[in-house]
Amino acid sequence: MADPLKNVLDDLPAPVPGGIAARARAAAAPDYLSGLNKEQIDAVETLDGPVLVLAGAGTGKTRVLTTRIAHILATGRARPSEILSVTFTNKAAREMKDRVGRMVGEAVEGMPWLGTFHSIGVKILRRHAELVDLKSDFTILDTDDQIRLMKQVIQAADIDEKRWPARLFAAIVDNWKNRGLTPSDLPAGDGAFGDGRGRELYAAYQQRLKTLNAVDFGDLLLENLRLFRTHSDVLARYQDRFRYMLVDEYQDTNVAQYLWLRLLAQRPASSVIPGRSEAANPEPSDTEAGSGFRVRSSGASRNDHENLRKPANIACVGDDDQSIYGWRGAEIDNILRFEKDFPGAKVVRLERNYRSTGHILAAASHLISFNQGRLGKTLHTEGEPGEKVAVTGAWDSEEEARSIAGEIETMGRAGHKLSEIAILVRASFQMREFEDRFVTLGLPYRVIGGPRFYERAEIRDALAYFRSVCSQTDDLAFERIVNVPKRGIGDATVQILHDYGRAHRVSLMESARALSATEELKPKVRQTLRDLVASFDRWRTQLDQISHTELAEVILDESGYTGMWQAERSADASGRLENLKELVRSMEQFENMRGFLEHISLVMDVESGEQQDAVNLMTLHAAKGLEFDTVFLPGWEEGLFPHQRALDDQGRAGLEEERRLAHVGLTRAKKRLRIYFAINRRIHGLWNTTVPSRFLDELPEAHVDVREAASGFSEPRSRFDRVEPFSSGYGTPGWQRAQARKENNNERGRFVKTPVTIEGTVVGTSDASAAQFSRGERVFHQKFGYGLVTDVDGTKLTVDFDKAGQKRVVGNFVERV
DNA sequence: ATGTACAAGATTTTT
DNA sequence: TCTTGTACAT
Repeated sequence: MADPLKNVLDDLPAPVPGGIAARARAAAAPDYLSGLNKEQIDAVETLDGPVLVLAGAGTGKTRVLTTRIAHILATGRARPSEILSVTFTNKAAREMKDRVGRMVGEAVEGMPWLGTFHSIGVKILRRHAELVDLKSDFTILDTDDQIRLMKQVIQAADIDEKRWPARLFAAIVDNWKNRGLTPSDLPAGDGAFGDGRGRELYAAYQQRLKTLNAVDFGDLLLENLRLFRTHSDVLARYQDRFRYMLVDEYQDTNVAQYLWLRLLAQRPASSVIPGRSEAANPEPSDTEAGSGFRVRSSGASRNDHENLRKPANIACVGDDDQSIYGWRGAEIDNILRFEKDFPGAKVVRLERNYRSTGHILAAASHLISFNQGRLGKTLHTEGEPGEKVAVTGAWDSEEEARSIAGEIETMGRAGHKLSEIAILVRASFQMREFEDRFVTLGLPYRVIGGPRFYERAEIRDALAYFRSVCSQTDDLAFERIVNVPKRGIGDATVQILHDYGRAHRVSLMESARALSATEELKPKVRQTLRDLVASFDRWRTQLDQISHTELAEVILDESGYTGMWQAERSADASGRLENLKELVRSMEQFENMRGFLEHISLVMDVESGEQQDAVNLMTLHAAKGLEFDTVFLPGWEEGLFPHQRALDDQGRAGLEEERRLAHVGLTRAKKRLRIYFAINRRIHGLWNTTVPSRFLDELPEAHVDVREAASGFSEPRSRFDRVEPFSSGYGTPGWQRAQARKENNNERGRFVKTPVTIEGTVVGTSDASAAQFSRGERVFHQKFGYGLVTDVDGTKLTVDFDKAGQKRVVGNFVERV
């Protein structure tokens, strides 16, 4: 049997004359350690054995990690190809590569194992695909494909798709995979999904993937785990190869990633250093990880008598206070447990913050101290105290947006760079009001983390064409474009193709070819299919004849796809055509279409050209890892932040994650931090009175300035357009304060029964008779003022307001006058 | 096969 | 309120 590692080794760059170390040393800035503080140098220089770098926000985490790589190379401890360096996003990987490159020059080009968990997973899996029943040219399904495949499985299992939609099951399976669970790890018959058929469906889905020679994102790691567990020789080779392992954002690793790292961090017998008795063996006999899942130690465990293993040189960098991805499987326990997992691990804390001013840092530290499950760090700064954190209450979300946009406008006029200003929201629906406001004011802004280039429909369609050309067996791609543009091939025809394909065990493309030669289909459909298949055959032969960019244009043209968008007169059609051009342009840097497809199935973002000066608008999640001079944090209200759903579903753990999110938000600011909350917010179209977030009460009074929203200059919509000033201390818990305020207002007949959910209980006024109204009654609404009820529909009323005109409101929000 | 009418659901998101 | 997806008519 061929050596499975053979081709891996072939791909490695040839040894550099004069030695990598020498060259790296020469290329490295002689003072690459200068400018680092003592803690940072310590983290860089601890090269032997496991290290956990516990680094707070703004302490130079990434710098430490990259310098460490440079240091390893410069001291000649490992060749570039012997370093495994994992990050979570392609962006982070790219940045790391750039930074290392700057420090050690070209040597970084020889670092094939610097990348995301997924990109490295693919790389390994392709080499050994046949060992886990895959072909090395397996396709990687994205979420969309995954859901469509799941749909087929659910239909085949005859399960009510209404009760168990495919997208839900796809999400559940994804979650299982994040936790390293395979179908056989699940209890049979138990569990709610599909009336207790979760395991069966999961297995069927995996079976479909195998038939299609495809893997989903979760499989990239899961199949790696399987490979390593079942082929100890392969595992041993990689264990041996990776002399140094570095992991960024360790607090975000999920169970599968953790297990994968653990397997690699075990030392094979070959690396045993005789006589090193102090060496701790990081390999556990058996580790509990997540829901009853056990790591079976593979190959190496057979050498259990051999206790003298050199501990792995694994270095993880992370901040337990920045773990905000629990909801997608990140196990904060991984970082909390590090020292147990890797006995003898050295823990280095980076606590000097280089980013924020004193007040901001104090506010962030105080807030996060309310969390219980944390390793604890005390960040300090030697910089200026700066401005206090400003907390501002606005009457409603509109005023909040108006006020923030106004402040930004003023700052812009005062010469502040807009790109150094960011608005970080909890949920994306909050963005809309800001966008509206910016458009009105003509302030340039950019939304970060919107729908990504490769997720846009037109791009996915084009890619599906390319995929179908490159691989005749890519059924999901074929199905996507078989009727795009519309050719008169509907669901019914596709179903026939599917049936034929399943019966004869051929792909959809083959089914189409076969069926278009028979009498089975209507003449019209038959001809269409025949033409389509002929087109694909033609394009396929052109793969080797013309350049792939040229071919891409040919395909999009001849298929009628470009024509489809040209014919469409909608507003965004031209943008879509522009995107298609951009897609073709981005293909240039690849050698061929196959290489391009391989790349884009993993890399989901594309550089968005021009960097103009614009305000940044994004979610708190998207803001992680970024920093700005000025940060605005709107929407600090109970129910929105912390989000009600997080509290309901996760309880205290959910609250703590929300608090970490708040901490991430606060620590994005370098110089100015402004927090806002609105007293009234429209949720799902209805106005709700809200309560200031409990997180506001967790900010230290000494570092906070409470303000009133500058009311702005807009036309007053009602005489209640102004905020009640409230500057009473933050000593009383927020909800009590709000409650007191509400009651005060009630005395003056201005606020009405407003149920507000706090920690699961409904806090509202006790007047139970409030609900019933009838036509013709005069009512008062806190936002719209006085009006006349013109219609009653259950709890919803139609009211003709004196000033605001006709609105539909919920009865709870108006009061009889 | 495709257009329209209505109901449901509406954190966070990478690969 | 507004978007998205499905049921039904054309």
